[in-house]
Amino acid sequence: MPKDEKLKSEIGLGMLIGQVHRLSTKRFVQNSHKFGLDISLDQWLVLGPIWKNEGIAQKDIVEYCGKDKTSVTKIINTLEKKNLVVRVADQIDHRVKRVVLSNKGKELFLNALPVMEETRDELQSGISDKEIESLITVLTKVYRNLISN
Amino acid sequence: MPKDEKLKSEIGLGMLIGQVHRLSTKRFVQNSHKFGLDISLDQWLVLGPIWKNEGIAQKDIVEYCGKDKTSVTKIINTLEKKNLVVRVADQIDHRVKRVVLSNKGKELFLNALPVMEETRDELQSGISDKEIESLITVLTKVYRNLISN
DNA sequence: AATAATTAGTTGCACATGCAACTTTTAAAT
DNA sequence: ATTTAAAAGTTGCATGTGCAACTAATTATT
Repeated sequence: MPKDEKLKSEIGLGMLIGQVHRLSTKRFVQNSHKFGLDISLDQWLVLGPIWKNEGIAQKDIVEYCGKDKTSVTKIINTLEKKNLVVRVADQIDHRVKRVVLSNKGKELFLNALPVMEETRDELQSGISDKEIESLITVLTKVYRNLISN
Repeated sequence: MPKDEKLKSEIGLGMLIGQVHRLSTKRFVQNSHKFGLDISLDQWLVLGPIWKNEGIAQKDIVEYCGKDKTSVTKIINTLEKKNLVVRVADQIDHRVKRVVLSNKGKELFLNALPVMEETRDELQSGISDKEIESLITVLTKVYRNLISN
């Protein structure tokens, strides 16, 4: 009956990763509401590179956050609808669009930092730094297996 | 420039999990195509409990695979559209619907087993059993942090 | 027995993802 | 210089997810 027993017994790595992924994105949104904000984890992940690199091209956002370019297009659409960012056409290369944070976007990004921290703390609660480090190490190996076609 | 450097340097656990999740579901579908099949990882995950427990109620599928009940409803819709399963109303409790595999569904499930194996092998390639075990151990701890509200 | 509370499942909405096909613009090939 | 190829983004379609609100059926209350 306890939910995690079944999982532990017969479930593979893939399913475990899926669970953790879904639950953590969900938790992030819930925490953002607790802070009076309304932002998804994926929106946050796209906002990050724009914060760090004002006027970054979309293709570089794709590089940084590892998402598909169509996903990035659509997330930026959402961010633009929320008036958090603006797309600016590059004056030299007319193919590229540069993305800039609005004041509202900057404000939201800063306000969301504690959301990120709290979510991370909740995920890692009761788990030693060493364990987290080993988790990241092995997960990175899995990641490498997946990107090398 | 190599895609995983940026990731490794500045990216948190949450993003890494997201990457691995997305890439592995993608890989599963690609592998299913290589075997001449057309099934997603999530469809597979819902098919599993139905295979193991013929006539399982949807609420029990929810228990087994850890997905939201609305997600399960919609995945079963897809499976039914593909003629892989059938919903049968319970004769005693008229609220519950029991799900049964069709012959086509059984066949697909069996044919998809090698897809699962190949995908798992690709994920774990070059990673020791001990590392995988520790990965699962720590990830399970994270999972527990997330389900205990 | 009649009302209230639960439970199983569905639906609509908003968001995220991947794929294929597409436009526009730039770079390469010959 | 003209054609070809490649790059940056977008769009449409199908799938998956979460939330809130909903229906229908069962169980608890009183």
